[in-house]
Amino acid sequence: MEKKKQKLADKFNPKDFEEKLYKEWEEKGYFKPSEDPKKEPFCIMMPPPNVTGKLHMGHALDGTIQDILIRYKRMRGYDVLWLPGSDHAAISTEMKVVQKLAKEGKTKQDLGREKFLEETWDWTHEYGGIIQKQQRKLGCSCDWERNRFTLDDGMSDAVLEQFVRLYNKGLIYKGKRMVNWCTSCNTSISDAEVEYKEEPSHLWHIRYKITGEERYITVATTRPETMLGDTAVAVHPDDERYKDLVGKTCILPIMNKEIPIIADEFVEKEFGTGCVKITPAHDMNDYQAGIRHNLEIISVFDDNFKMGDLVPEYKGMDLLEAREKIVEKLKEIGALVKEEEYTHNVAKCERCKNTIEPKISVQWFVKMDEMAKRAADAVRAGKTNFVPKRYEKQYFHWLDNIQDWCISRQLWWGHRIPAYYCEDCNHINVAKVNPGKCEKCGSTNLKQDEDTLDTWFSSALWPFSTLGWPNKESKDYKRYYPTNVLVTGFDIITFWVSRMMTQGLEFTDKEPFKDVVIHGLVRDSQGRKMSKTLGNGVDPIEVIDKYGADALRFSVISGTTMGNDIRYMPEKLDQASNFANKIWNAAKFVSSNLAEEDKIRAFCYEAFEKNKKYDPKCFRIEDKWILNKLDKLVVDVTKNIENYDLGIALDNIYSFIWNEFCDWYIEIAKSRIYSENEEEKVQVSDVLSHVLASCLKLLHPFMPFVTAEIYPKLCVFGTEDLIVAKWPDIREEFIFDEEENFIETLKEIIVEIRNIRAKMNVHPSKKVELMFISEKYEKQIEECSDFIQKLGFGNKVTIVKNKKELPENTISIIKNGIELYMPQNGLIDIEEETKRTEEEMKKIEFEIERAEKMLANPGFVNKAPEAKVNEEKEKLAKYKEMLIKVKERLDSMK
RNA sequence: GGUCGCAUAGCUCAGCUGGGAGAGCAUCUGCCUUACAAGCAGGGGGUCAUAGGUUCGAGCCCUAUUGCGACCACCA
Repeated sequence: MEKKKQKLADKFNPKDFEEKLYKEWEEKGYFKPSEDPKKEPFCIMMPPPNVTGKLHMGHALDGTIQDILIRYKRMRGYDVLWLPGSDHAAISTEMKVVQKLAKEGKTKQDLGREKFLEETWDWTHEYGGIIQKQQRKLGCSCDWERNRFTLDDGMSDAVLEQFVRLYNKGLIYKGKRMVNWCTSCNTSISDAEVEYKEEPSHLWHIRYKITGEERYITVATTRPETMLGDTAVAVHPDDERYKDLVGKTCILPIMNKEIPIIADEFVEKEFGTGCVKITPAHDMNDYQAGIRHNLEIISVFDDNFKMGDLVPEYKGMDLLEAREKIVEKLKEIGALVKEEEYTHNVAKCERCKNTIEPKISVQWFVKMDEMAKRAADAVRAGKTNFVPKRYEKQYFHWLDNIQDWCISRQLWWGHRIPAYYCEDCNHINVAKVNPGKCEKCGSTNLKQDEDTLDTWFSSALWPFSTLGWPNKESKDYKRYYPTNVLVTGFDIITFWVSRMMTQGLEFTDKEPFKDVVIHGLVRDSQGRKMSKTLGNGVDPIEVIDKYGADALRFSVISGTTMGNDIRYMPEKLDQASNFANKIWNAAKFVSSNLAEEDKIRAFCYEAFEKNKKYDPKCFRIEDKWILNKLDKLVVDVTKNIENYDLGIALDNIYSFIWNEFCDWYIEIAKSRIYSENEEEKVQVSDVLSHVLASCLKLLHPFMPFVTAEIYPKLCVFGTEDLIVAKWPDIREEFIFDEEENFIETLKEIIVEIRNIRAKMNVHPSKKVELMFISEKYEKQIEECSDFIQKLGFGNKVTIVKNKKELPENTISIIKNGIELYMPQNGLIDIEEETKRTEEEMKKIEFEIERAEKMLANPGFVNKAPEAKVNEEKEKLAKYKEMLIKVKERLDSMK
């Protein structure tokens, strides 16, 4: 009862309570799973952001969605675990540290591996963890005590286990391949890490002289600088133009070297001249053609992607410079036939945006075909579902066309590859720890592979390595794996979702999650992608500081659909804080008017449990109306959250609170609240607090702070904190009675009264008598007369038995079963009233016509569902009845 | 080149398995009515991109077209 004395602050200000509440929740241990065996577990793994990352709007959206699901499930009585963490982000972190060293005039080689790693750890300690503080501000209710880092001991152990097992199974191999090489990060990267960008360039046509003849063959290329490494010219085998040349040789200009002319299917006859120069060292297709035709592979560049020493003149030049010089030279010697404008796609590094070059090198690969098939099949079989479903296609497309995965990186920051080379017999020993001696020859002269593993190789294990895997007896692993939901953006389906699926199935034989919920991108208010270069990014923390976390959360959920991009609209923040303010004020009203004893009426709801109907002994008509509406709301919100239709769920709550509860019920309740009758006060304050408290429960997952701040001030059944309060009961069936229709009709009438008064500009202080005729609802009108009088600007509510008793010159409002008459005096004149009534009649006639037309259509009557037909019949009857009354009325006026 | 998405009020977007077009903002009118002017009450505003089709009935399903966007592929 002590809680009742707490009062809400006069003004709503999120700063007053957001931080305080978060601290309180954390201290009380609400973020930790209950581990209660009687409860069903529910688990989400938070996609780990980069350790040194900062919160952006995408994270805010991602975190909000997850927190909504988590808080909802917690209130529904699940044993929930939301496990947070961060990713070591090999390339980008290493890049940053290298840049920092560069400023000090040092390179990572200067430091050496060990020292460099120390530096990087320092860096992550210094800049890491910021994002987690920010996630707290957002209100994320994850279990920080289980926080994991992809490079921590447990996760490293899992990665080693993974590598060794895959290797022993023959699924990891080392091979010489052409890989994507980032010339700036100086490492290989996987196919998924390459992005293509259109860039304007030229298509140069260069002629090569046919050996021993005065003829030429002209090739088209975008990369003349690589011609020094050409080892053939290729044409399509069916190309009539060049058939006679196949098998001959031509002279490579500048190099003055004889190279063969070959025929290969991969050449497109229509493109360029139909002839391609083949440079196996610098192009994926050429490389494959080179292998097919057994061509020499000649690299034009040195290890640093400067020109090599094929032609001393160009040695050391970078690519673009060499390109210019070589084009000049070709012009000079008359080999350049044409230079045309051309835009083409250039491969860029997904991380650093610099140019990717194909490079032949020895790397580690994971054989993907079988694992990929299994992962795709799991989704095809519905074991894991994408929400929205259309994203499955992206997933399938990737997995069905998958290439082997290049997992080795020429970086230091990451999990070092557990392969130990025998210096004596060259045998590769793969083991979690250095075996000490070669398993083949026994030599102790072992050297570990210098490379590290792709970051995604470790994050692929995230759903289970975080729970203690490979120890399958780990308590968390046994209880929370497989997880329930994965929430992430569509941009990461190939990188991460597909890899978690493959690795999850491979190592645990289970799909790592049941549902994959995909959200879109948060764009700026003009619909552009938020980017650093544009400087149009919105800092969620600034938004939180200004509007509060609840408002931010509202703004990314309200009016959005899962999977679609979201435009950041500052107006929505205003809407959100207005909404929070509205609830705040409603709560202020309710809590300040609560009756002294609030528990006495609990039996009323208990009775409901038994009879599935609100007992008229406990509740009045309007109470039953709002309670039934609330029950309907609970069902809708629950269903929509379960379906991940969060935007709709939030909209349901918003409009109930604002348009039903505040606009109508509170106004209706006022006459009882202010009455002297203690019993009535108790009755109404009980319903007010019950409805509001239930709304707060429903809204809490979306706007946790303002709801939790208000909740304890309402003093409803029990005093538990809202974050762990029980979700409202979900009613299975609804029995609608006449009384709810009555309130709805009453609402229509009151709106009509306001409408008339607004049109005629009648001041609210002018009150008139409200005279009702209603056989159907006489009793109810009497019962509700207090609030009817108040909302209808009446000075008196009377029931009239017979029309003859009505005074002359009245205004009438005739709705479903209720007729209202008001003295016309001062409100409206006779002409206006006639016009209005005629309009009303037209509307009704239109409705009747419509219903009659439908019911006269045999197709509709025979084929439409019975309920639909009955609905129309009822409408028709209703309007016909209304028409009679309105007609009578009109006649009497003439 | 392939796949997918979007097109609904002035703006930003909802619209659940097909059954009388919605919200917020903006706009207009009137109100400081004892929870709330961050508010209350009322109003105006839409051939649901275009053209066909399926259906008793289409914003929703099918086909084609146009415009925008994304992803994948990479033909030098």
